[in-house]
Amino acid sequence: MNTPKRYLITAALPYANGPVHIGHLAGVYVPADIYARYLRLRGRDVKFVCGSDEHGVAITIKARQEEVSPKEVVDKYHNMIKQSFDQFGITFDIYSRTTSKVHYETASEFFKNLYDKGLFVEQTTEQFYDNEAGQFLADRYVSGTCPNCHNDGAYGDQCESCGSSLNATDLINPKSALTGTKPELRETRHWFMPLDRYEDFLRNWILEENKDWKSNVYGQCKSWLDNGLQPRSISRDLNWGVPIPLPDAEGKVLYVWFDAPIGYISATKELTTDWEKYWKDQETKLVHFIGKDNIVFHCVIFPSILQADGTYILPDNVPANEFMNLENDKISTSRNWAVWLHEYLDDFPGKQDVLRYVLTANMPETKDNDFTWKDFQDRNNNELVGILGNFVNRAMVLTNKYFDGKVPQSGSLNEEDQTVLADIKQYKAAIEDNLEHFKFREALKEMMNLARLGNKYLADNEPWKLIKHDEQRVKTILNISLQLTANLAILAEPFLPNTAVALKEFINQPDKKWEEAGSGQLLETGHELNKPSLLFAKVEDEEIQKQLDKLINARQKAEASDIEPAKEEISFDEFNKMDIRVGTVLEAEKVPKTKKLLKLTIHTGLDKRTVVSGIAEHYQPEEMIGKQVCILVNLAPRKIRGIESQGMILMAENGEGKLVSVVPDEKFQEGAVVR
RNA sequence: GGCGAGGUAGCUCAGCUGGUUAGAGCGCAUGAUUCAUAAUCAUGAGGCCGCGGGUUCAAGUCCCGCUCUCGCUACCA
Repeated sequence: MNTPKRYLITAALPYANGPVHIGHLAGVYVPADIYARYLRLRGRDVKFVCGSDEHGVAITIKARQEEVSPKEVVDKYHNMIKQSFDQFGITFDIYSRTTSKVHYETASEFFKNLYDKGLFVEQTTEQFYDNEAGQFLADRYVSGTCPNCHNDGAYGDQCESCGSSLNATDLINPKSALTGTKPELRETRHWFMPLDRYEDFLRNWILEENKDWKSNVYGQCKSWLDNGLQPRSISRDLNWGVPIPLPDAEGKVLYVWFDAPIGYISATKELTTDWEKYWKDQETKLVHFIGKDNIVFHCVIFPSILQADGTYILPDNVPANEFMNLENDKISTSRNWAVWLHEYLDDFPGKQDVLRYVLTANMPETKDNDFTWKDFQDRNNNELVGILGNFVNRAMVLTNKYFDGKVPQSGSLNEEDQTVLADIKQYKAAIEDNLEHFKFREALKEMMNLARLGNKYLADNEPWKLIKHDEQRVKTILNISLQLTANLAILAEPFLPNTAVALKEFINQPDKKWEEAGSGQLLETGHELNKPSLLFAKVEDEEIQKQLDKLINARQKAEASDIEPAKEEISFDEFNKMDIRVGTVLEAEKVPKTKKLLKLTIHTGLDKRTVVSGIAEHYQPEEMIGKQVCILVNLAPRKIRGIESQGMILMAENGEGKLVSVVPDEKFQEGAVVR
């Protein structure tokens, strides 16, 4: 493979509705930063761009909840994220945002350009518009009378009474679910990206030309392509986002997935007037670092957009990672099960490298991985302190003790000395090879092997014994140990940048290039070293316990506040409309070809009837048989998977979506009324 | 259910186009050692390579079926 002339590295834009956590770091930002630092050290031309993704419905909802403007929401998180990345040492050349002026211009131009070339499919439909709320209504937000069965409570997408699927415009007496007012019909236009037209191109480009992509990425793409691509809408009726740059398109913005990836381009534009070299020259290598949830956008959709434009290059690789779990449980923002970067930085000041190390060593490169605080402690104490910190300290302390902190002169080299020096070269080559292929875990391991080698070398040669009768030999041993340390100062930098700075300070040698590593002559004889301090401190049990307690507390708090808000008050009459009875399950079986559905036959006291219920993930069919339940018997029947469901079983649901049946306290007569 | 990715030592993972006694780090056991933050070094124990078939002189590695985990997707009055 030829060395590319220049690199453009992108890291997924964090969504500005919350702070960044270790899952984001392990999946995207740490590997991207290691890669970027490594390439810079090698003197390559690199631009590393990122920024906040600040549009989309989720942000408008969050803003409404917190009773602030969307702009205030994104300002808050953008600044927070930017600052924590900065403190953590992620070396973006620019961290921009999709609300920047340049981005608005870039994204509009991009749209306009494709629009002018006639590459979008335009569709005008009539949709209901709520004047009071000032927005278009999705079908399910409209209710009215069903044109088929004249049931009053039909929704815009479906009538639950007769089961027929509807368009909102079919309803008689439509009402807005938001305000209860009568919506008016307005024409609305939307633009679609006809992805199906790019299938051949994508098939060839990914499946033929990029067989070397990671298997998880390649497989996902193949899956999408084999299932056939559909046109995707790139516009939305919303007032928060990049406006569609066309006349009569008020209230329409670019849909986030069109908007966000273009943010990479905008950020590059803001960074340099030379931006076109990085986006349009075939000799640039473009690499997207993302998490697995983003594969389709970066491998299928964005490349189609770039291809449609025709002047842009395509990504050379998309090394998506899987997910990081936390203490055997999925990281979850809503359940507050996460280690937040800004909190880590507060709790462990000066320990950026420790987190970088642990996240790299456990990076979810091939499958989901688990972060535990115990592992964090073990890796810090055993590997960073015990192996790396310890070796450096030994070499430095011995030199200070015997040779007054000056690099001693090496004598003739024996076989072992030569092997060690040759190994340094080999490890360097292995680190490079692994980094070039996005194998960060392995690369880190090779770097640590260098320190292991040093410890072994010292243990085998025992300079503290030799000093009594063979000073010349000790000089050689320590010279080599120090050369090894100097190599570590260079080779550790992509992974542990702060440690590398400290090491360079110890050996009093600030500026060495990556290419110089592998040499046994980095330090000249007589070169004066500085006094070392400890590179890493032990992490005590109490600190770990504190973090574990913090996690549990945070989750409990989140769960407590996660309780659904109270619904509107209703009258007794309204309540009384519901006919809930005690029933007994007679038969239960799984609905074939579904994951969640059970078909139940229930004795209600009034009759025996069939109910289809989405509980199969919580109850086995056999444990339902004979069980008593509460059943809403006067609910309009509805066909589910071809089976008519005549009622609904009452279930309690918690914040995690777990279901528990609501049953009478003791065995009770079927048909008994619940009220 | 469909599709994708995984299932290899107690834990986290390597094992490329099939080839001698299946590897690494951590953990564990034993020993050595004291320059070093009781750190380090050596040795060792520990694996029906998810299960069952098949192809082959030869399979963790290829093919078929099954099973479990994760993700996307459909179903969730």
